[in-house]
Amino acid sequence: MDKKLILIDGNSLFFRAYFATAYSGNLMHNKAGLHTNALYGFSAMLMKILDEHQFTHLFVAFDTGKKTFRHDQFEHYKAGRKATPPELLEQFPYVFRILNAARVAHFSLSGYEADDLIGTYAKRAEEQGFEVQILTSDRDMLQLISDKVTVRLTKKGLSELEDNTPAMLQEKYQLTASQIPDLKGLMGDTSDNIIGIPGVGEKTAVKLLGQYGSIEGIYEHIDELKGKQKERFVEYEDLAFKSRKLATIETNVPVEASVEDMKYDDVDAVALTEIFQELDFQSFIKKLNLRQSVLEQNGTDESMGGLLEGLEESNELLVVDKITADMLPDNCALTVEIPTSNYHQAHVEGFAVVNETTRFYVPFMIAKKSEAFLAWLADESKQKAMFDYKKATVGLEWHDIALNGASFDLMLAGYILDSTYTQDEIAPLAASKGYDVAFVENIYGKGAKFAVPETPVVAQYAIDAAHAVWYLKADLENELKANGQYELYQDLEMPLAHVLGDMEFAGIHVNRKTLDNMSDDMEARIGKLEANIHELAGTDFNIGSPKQLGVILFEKLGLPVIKKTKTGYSTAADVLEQLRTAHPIIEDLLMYRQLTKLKSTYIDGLRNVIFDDGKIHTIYKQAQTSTGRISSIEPNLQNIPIRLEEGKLIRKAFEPSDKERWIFAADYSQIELRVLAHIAKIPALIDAFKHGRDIHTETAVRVFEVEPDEVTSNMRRQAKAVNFGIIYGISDFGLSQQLGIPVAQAKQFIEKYFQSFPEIKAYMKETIGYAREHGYVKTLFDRKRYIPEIRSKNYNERSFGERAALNAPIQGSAADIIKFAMIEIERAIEAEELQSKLLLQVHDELIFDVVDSEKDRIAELVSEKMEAAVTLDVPLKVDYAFGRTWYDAK
DNA sequence: GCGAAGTA
DNA sequence: TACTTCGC
Repeated sequence: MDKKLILIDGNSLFFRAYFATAYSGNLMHNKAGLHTNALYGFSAMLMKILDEHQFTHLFVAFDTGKKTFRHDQFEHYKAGRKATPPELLEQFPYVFRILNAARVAHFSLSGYEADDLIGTYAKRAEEQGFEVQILTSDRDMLQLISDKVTVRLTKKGLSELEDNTPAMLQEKYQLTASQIPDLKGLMGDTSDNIIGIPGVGEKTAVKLLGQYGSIEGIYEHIDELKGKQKERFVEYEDLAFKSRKLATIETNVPVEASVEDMKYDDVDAVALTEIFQELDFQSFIKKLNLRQSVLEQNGTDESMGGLLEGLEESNELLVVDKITADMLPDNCALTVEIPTSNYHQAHVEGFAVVNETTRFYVPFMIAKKSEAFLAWLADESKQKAMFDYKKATVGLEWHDIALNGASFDLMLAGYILDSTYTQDEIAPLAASKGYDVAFVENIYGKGAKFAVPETPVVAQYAIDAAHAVWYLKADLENELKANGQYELYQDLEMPLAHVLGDMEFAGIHVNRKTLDNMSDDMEARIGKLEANIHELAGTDFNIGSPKQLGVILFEKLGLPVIKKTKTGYSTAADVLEQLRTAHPIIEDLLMYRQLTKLKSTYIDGLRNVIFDDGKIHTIYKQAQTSTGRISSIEPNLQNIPIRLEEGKLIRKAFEPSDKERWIFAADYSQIELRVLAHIAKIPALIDAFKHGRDIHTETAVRVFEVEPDEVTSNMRRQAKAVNFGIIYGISDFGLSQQLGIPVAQAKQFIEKYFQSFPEIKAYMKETIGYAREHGYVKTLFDRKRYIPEIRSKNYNERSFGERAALNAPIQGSAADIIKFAMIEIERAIEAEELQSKLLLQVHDELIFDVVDSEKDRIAELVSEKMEAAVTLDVPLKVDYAFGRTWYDAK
């Protein structure tokens, strides 16, 4: 490659990286609470440049932040600039650490700005025959353009770059590079507080420079100007020249380092990984990782071998084609390679088995024919440390292979230690402890590029993964014990994974015909609504596009704008609701929205995921939510409609596995409020629950200070909303949105609520104090949620942290409770050899497939186990019902 | 509030 | 990616 120098304007890009994301609300931060958005944007740009590797020399210039020669010459220079936000300031030291680790030349020089350093090196490098590229978001830099120097300006954000050459400058501004300072001298630059000639903007300046070439040229022909314009130019002559001088980049800064000092070699991958780890930049670690493996494969850089500790041992790679009993250990780590994320009816690639004395990979084709291996897999007494053992167990169950003896699950252990750790792969967790494991995406690709590579590649990965699991086991178990969380992990999450796996594999029967009929019906109704809406709008447009809909409603029909989004008008349901009386089109729109959602997400969505066995097999994610709840994907069976009758009909398609059987649904009544009453020790609520009184009415009585028989339905509705607000941790703003009332009134409601239940106020104070001190909060059963935001200096962030601190113990404890119940119920069903099965969990509700003869026993057993799952100061109450479909079990 | 999913 | 909507 010819000599090529890239010059990066560190200050301008770092600021741009910050402000490009700072306005979007929540700033990124790492686990320690440090803001990281600017570092993220900057690192992304740096990694991209390094990846493309289109250069030989590289330099990043910074300002010193101190006075420069420009301030000395002109007192107003850069006056009126807002102070740098503390959220940005705190990120600065890390930029230098990142650049050091990436081994990129960088410095600043007292008395000069980054521009001047870049100007100086651009000129020198050009003279030495370099091709030069300048990366900046500062348009002033355009003056440095030449045949050998291009300026890449950031467009929106940091990812889009625009190359500027002399020809492009001519085309866009009809100016040469050397005329840029003249342009600034005339029109000024508000960002640097360069004044220019008042009343002269870009248009005038470009026109005059086109005519006369420079500021000097203009003044030579000053008599050709007329009237007011001439007066201005005469009056501000001095200012024009001074402004130009300020806008002119210095190209003769007395710098010590030579261009040759900027020659680039390569990153220090270990150091860089370490910093990215500290910043929680997993995607960059992934990139570095991939870069390393490419380097290693090409063998171009020997020093890169053994990047991280623990890698040395994985050098001997053993793919076996024969298994004997003596190869199979009593205690080891096991990885079961299932390349797809959905493991139902999925392809299994192979197994890796690792401990101190064992290390081999066996392809599935061979393993499944080995009686010794199958017996070993099934043997409960052979202990296997794994990552996501539910995936392995269910994946193998589809192939009629039993897997028992899971002694450890790295995914669950990691999640219990930190519920914000929700990766479903080994690499990040392994890397944080110094083990090098590839990312799944780098082995198998994703999307259209998904492919299973050669066996040795998979084998290496599977062995690395097993290796990490094996050596991390003791570490994480010790951490769990030290944190008092071992029981939660061992007695709750581990057995729960088994229960969830059984539920997933069992699946729930869904009647395709029922859905087909609904789909046809919907299609007809949606067609009619669509025609009606187009008719009422007076034009055809895409109703599903919020953008197009906004134009129709608020421009064509002139309806009042209630709410705006970042990019335009909001057309959300609550907005449309308020416009209901304003135009007949709204009614149809709301119905259209409702029906298209039902059809696409639920009717068609569910039809697409029915397996050959006529059932839907969801996957429960056990290490996903920050509160400890489980979530359900492909499909999500935890958000099947229930509130509106129209949607609720979907549930008619969910049937038992046999027409003699029943769907049984049992749900906790008000579990979160009961947990709140218990945790915050609220006598009024505890008493109400003990005596079975209506809790929302009870709340209304206290908040509105009326007698129980005076509570109107509206009062109860509002009290209920506040109760929910507490449970879901919403803000006064959220509550105001919910109830359609002013924020101030919502705030009042909340205050009144606290006065009514002073124990809640005490609980809040205590919990927030605890969170601030420890950085996390805990549930009744020691599930932790880390909340770095609680220490934020930013009000919105801190408020979010406080709400999370209050909410997590409540929601999380409720999640713990139903998990205990599920384990107990499954044990009882097994012990009594019942044929009925637990199928679904919807946060506070369990759904079963029940044999007719077991109806009474299941109802008794389930409600008992659920109510007795834990003992609190309030009773737990369970409601239940049977039906021939899920719809009817109400 | 969170999490999943569909559409543009 | 942004917006919308479903559940708890």
